[in-house]
Amino acid sequence: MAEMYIRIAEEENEEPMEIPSEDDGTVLLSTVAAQFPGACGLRYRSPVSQCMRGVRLVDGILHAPENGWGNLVYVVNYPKGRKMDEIDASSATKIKRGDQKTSDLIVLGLPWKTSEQDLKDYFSTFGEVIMVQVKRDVKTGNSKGFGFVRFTEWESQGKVISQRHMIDGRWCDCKLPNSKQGPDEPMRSRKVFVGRCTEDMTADELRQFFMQFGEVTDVFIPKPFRAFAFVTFADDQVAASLCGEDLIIKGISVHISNAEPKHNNTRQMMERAGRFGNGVCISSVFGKYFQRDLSRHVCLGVGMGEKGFWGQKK
DNA sequence: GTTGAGCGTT
Repeated sequence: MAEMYIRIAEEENEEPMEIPSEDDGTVLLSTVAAQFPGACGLRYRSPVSQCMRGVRLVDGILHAPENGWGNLVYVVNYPKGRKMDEIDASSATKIKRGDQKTSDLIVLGLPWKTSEQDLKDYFSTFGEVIMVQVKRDVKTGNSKGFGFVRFTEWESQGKVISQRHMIDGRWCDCKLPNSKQGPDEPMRSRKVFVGRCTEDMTADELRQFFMQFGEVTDVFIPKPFRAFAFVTFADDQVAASLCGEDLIIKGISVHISNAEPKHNNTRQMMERAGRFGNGVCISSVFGKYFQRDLSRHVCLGVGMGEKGFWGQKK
């Protein structure tokens, strides 16, 4: 499909603007947002049902309806809270969503040979699966014998948790992961921490993805790769609303939390105090993040880097 | 090239 233009307007009866599609017929949310800042999606009125329909949005890419974009006028969606100012309304939807929202489930006891496709095939018998992962040794690629799965339907999740599973000849258990227990403390920052990133996620892709929630002002990915990123929004309420969520980017479940985590970890507290378990002291004049980086360096130097996770060991 | 309770590279 060649590049074409689709018609987009702020409101249904307003003068539309023509926006270019990509070569494959999709439209980037960023292209829309370039003309309609803060846009998070598109909708249109179905000529058949006369109802408003949402345009499918996956990882920042808008996909044409079944019969193509056609000559319809698409209407811009903005993040909730921008139009709906009442706190009651937003907190009501939050509670409603939070109640039956599915979580990643940990799958324990997997056979070493079980692949992600195997997991998907097995769990699809319980309902639509939106994410599967087998945790592997980074170096060897061998399975660690556990993984994660997420369903779209709450009912599927309930059924799966309530029973044992025979997968490739072994009994496996599915549970809510420990990392999921206990709610995150509230936050007043415009910046969120995005954990469990993979190395192939680019800053551009993260921006594309997160702009569906609100205007993104910055994306920071530490180099070398550290499996996390920081995303800053224009609006701190958007950041706060995402805190504690597990979002799926390119099939991977990433975890959103406070950009500046609470001091509840002994290691972190000692680092902050400038003292290490092995007695090495450093000055506390460094900034928090730099200090954390420095601590990694020091730790590697005194023999705590045996696993070589950070690629320093030769 | 091994293994079998656990918890996802701040």
